[in-house]
Amino acid sequence: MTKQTETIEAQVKIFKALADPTRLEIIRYLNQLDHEVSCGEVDRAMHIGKTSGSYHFKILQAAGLITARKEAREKYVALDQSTFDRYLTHFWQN
Amino acid sequence: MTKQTETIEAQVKIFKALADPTRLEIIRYLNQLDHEVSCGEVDRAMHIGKTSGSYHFKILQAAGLITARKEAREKYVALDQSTFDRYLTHFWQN
DNA sequence: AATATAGTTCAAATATCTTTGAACTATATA
DNA sequence: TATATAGTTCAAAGATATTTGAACTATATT
Repeated sequence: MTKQTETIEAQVKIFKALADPTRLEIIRYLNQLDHEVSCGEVDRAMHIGKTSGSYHFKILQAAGLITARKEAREKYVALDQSTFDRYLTHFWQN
Repeated sequence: MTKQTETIEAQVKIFKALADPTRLEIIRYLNQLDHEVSCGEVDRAMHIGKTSGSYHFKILQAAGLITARKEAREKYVALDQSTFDRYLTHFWQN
């Protein structure tokens, strides 16, 4: 696979992950908090069920937009700013 | 509708428009040319049919990512850099 | 040990997106 | 005028994405 094709596939994954109102709201929420929070806390703040939350977190994580850390029962998520920088701020450099 | 909701809807539209490999390739193509071209020329360069091209141009235009100008039989498209600046480069300011 | 909590997985239902050919409008050319 | 070209619209088919409840795993608490 060529380098340009790899880049396009990665970009598509990022943009698909951002192309949903629930996920954009999660991202805004994580950004304004600026520290990691549990999935449950996000679910409650977004007024979504845990099943739906789990689905969205998986997509955000696969795109590299959030980091996740599991501690005992809970999973803590936070923004991965470097991905935003690379794919949004520096869009034309890819 | 609140301002934040408006912003999110606009962002969703932009990101959906970018969340497709054909449309990303169109955008790269328009960017490297850096001048307007006819839809037909883009269709041929992307190896897509005119029906499919028309569909993608409509989505890109509705998102504000391209400008379009009709001259006689032909429609000329070009990137609208200001939208990329506003929604990608300055993502966190929205 | 029994129960509660945090999160995941699965499958079914629904909604949304993309491709395609055929028919169409409008303009250009022989 | 007849024909060709550029692009749009429509509808049908197929592909993807999202929501939901039920069942599940793993950890915490009584």
